[in-house]
Amino acid sequence: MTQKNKQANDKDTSYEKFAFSTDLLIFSVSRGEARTCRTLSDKFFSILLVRRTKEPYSGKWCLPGGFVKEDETLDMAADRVLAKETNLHNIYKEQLFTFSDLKRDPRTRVISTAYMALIDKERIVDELSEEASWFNIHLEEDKELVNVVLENGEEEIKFSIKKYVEDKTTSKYKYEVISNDEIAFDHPLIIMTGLDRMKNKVQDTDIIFNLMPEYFTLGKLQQIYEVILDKKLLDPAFRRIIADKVIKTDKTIKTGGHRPSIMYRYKSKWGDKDEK
Amino acid sequence: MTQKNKQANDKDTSYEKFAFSTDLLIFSVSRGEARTCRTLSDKFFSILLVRRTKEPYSGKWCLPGGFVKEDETLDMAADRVLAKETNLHNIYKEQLFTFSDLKRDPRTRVISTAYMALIDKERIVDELSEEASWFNIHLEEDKELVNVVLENGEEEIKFSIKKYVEDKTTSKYKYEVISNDEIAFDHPLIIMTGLDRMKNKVQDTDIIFNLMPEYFTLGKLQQIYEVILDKKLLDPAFRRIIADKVIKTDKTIKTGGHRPSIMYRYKSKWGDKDEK
DNA sequence: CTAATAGTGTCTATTAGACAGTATGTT
DNA sequence: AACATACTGTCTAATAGACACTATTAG
Repeated sequence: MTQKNKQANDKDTSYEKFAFSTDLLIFSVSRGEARTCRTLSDKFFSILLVRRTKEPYSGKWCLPGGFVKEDETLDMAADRVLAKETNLHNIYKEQLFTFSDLKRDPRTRVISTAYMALIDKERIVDELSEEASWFNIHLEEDKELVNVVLENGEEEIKFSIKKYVEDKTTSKYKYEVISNDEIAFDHPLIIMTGLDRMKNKVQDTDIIFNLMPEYFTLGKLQQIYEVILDKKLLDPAFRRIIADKVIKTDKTIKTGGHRPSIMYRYKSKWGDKDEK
Repeated sequence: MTQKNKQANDKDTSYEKFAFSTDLLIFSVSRGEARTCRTLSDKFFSILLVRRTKEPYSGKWCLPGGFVKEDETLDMAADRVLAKETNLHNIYKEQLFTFSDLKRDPRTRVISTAYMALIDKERIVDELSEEASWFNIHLEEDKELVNVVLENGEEEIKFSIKKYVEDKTTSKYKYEVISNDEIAFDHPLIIMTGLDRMKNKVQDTDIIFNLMPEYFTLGKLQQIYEVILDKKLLDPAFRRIIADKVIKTDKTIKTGGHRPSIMYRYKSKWGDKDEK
């Protein structure tokens, strides 16, 4: 047994080749309706999905993606897909995970590296392509089961996921699709992986500012923290924590029947102006 | 310009195929020499390297790895490589990053997903293969420059890396190889990526216990924290923090000219015994 | 006036850092 | 006794949570 393994792989220099793609989980924040003219509009955390027009999964929704080209790195491929969908460049993105299940694509074996990207939706000037749409995320956790509802005002997509701790030392979650009729491929897993990553990163990095415009109010910023973390924050604590991440400007904004709010800009600990 | 991108990729359903491999960054802890019979032995954080016997980079050191097979997921391939090198199974591992630079392998385009794995070296009963060796890691940071020395008692490998903040919101580091004569491929980048991940995870997960045997003393555990974080910790603070991650046993161990120490076991917050 | 959000002051509870001390073995 | 590590007590500083309060606008 101990010797078997050593021998078995001794001269494995031959290799197979694989189709290789990248899928993009593009996050943004959507404004819901204001309930009255005085109240703030609700905020939703949302992702961009595109409707497939070809087999397999024709008619279903999936994450934007594409095959990697021979002269492209993964980063380049991800940027290309991002630009194709949003016409934006210099977007924040990070590698999420590489998915390699044998049957994740019914056509042929495809390995895919997923990226997540964060944008301020308001920056998109061109219309989205006809097949693309922003879906607001609604999560409902019931012990191990996570029910996800994605909704874009017209259509509602649901899937549910079993979530359990895969490794006790790192509390890393593993996801298993329980039901899913509307999303193509293993993309529900990518969505869960990205949401999980976001929750973690929002708490211990400044990643959230990639969702914000240059000038924003602390109230708006707090709303977005709350919608991502899915819980209310206390004002004084929140302001203490972000105090040294923002710069007060002399702009103010009047947004209704209450005191106008001061606008701030992001200031990273690596320097004031972030010249992306 | 805005229209160009949309058109250019409209019917990209064709795809190229890529060679696909996995590389393993296997971490462990090595005992150095005790200075006197009374002192504790120094600990070193170390990685497993193998000497290449074939071109390219014949004679250089590299991370253990191999091409992914057609009927294997990445996880399976990583487990296979792990078993081949150590004859151990059920090892802690996690996906690190997928490297896709165009010229990272001089033979042909190879995309590689790196994993990091943590083991208690003492569990390895079989001899390592002749070409494999544990190298202790010594880091020396001078502003942006990181000088890395890997040493296995006989041989010393050096390389240096420029480390800079790639993204200001997340403080994610990007690495660039400045000098490297002894390590094959882009493996210095994988090593840096893994060290960075370890430093982060040691602080906010229990990942370190994957390096420990079942029974250990708090002094040993603290030494290992210190060697990974590369700084001294204060005893009372350390013990406060790990107090609820360990269970006291009735075993003690006498290790020299001082009070014997109590042995502990790991207890995860998900339950006492972790039946891997 | 009231409703609604903007923003602040302050008390308390918890946690982190520091230092000094005690305990108990070998040589 | 001297040394080396094991382990604890306690003071202080910093941080997080909670609540109550003031400020300023539109209607």
